[in-house]
Amino acid sequence: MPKATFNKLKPDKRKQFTDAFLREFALHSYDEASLTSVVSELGIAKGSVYQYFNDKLDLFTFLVGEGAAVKANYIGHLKRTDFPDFWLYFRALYERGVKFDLENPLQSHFLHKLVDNINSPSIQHLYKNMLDQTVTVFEKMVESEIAIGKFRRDIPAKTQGFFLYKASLAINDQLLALGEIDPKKSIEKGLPVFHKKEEVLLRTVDQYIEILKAALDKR
Amino acid sequence: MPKATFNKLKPDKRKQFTDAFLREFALHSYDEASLTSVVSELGIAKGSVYQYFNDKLDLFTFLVGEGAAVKANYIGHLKRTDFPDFWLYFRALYERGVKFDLENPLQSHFLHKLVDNINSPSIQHLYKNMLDQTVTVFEKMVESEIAIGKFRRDIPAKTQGFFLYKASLAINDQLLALGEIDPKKSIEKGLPVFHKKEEVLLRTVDQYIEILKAALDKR
DNA sequence: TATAAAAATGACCGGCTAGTCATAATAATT
DNA sequence: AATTATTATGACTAGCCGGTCATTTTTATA
Repeated sequence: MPKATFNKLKPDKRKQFTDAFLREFALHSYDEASLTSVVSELGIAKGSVYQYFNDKLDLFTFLVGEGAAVKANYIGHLKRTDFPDFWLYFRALYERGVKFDLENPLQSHFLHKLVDNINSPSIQHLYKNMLDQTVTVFEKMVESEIAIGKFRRDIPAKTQGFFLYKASLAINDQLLALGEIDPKKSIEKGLPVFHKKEEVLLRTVDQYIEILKAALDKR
Repeated sequence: MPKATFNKLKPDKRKQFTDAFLREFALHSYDEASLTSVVSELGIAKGSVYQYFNDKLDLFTFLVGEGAAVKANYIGHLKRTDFPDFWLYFRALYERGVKFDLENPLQSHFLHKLVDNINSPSIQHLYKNMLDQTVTVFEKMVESEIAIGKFRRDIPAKTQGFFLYKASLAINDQLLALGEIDPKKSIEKGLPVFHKKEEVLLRTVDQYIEILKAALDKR
């Protein structure tokens, strides 16, 4: 939790501060990110960071929470029951994700980089919690689909859920591996993750949906 | 490449040296791994490392090459054409992988940890090469299956290949997330990655094959 | 055994990090 | 205007790291 001092900052200074650290954590993993380099870049004293936050982890945790909250504003209102099948719901999540990415590029970059922190020892605990939560969400979604007879019953929900989770991560990884997106460059230029690649992303999502449909839908 | 001095070492000393570093790189990512801590653990001087190798990267690269070569001895002789379909071949790779794991636990742990080095900045180049090679292998396999009419034609080989690659990584990740395997503990105890979990692994592989069959096989 | 070649050593270097804290500058209150 | 509370500062600490190299120890040769 930020200290009171941080909340009393003038909004534009708070934003400058926040953005600089979002950028750093979007470019480097938690342990590789350097507070020292960010404060020098910002032109403020290092001590200031510790006027606002208890330590590096406190700052990082705050950014995660804020980023997740903002993204939730984009996708939180989507309800599975408003869609005829899971895959249209799944696609809608990506469509709203693109909007979030366009309007909050830095936070989007930051959140995408989060998955790279699996093995940053300093935040193992934090990360494991997030992972478990996410995996559980996917598992629950799969369970619902099985319950209403849409997904296959011969594979455990745990496996289908985890498979789905990994497949959704693979979409981004594929765009990265194929050179369609280049976060490092986008961050430098202040552009969204999927800048000018929104259609490529959604086409890839559609391909993955085609595969996943065949994989998980009840025959 | 190791220096001449390294090859002249007595076999048991060379093995002790190699094993200690395999262990370190199996527990930590490249940048987090500490030569200093390994040499103190080995009871040798830090300068010795630089009598054997040019630098940290040279040592790491050597271990990767050696590990890959040993594993190739286990799976290299398997030919797709010796199996009636891709999935039996796929399963055979895992069966031989288990044997490799049993007989070379440290190298197995080391190779499994490799994928965590995606973002270690010091070996970005090395890692990207390995990734590209691996992805290409999967893509080529998929192309062959498409050519003989076994895999679907409506999804690009690139996507199917990448999907397959990610799915195979997901198998290990799932066992990890579900707590079936615990590399950190296994390494401490000198046990293989899949110690007493060989059956769990192969059952998971079978589940994934069931899913992947439905996903990629031509209808 | 004396000499020469090879190998092992560890103190030391420069560079980096997160975090601290007495001091100074600024803002708010009286 | 004077006093008090708040905020900003940056030199400093302790702890890491990879890598170096003059020196010593060990091994091989003559």
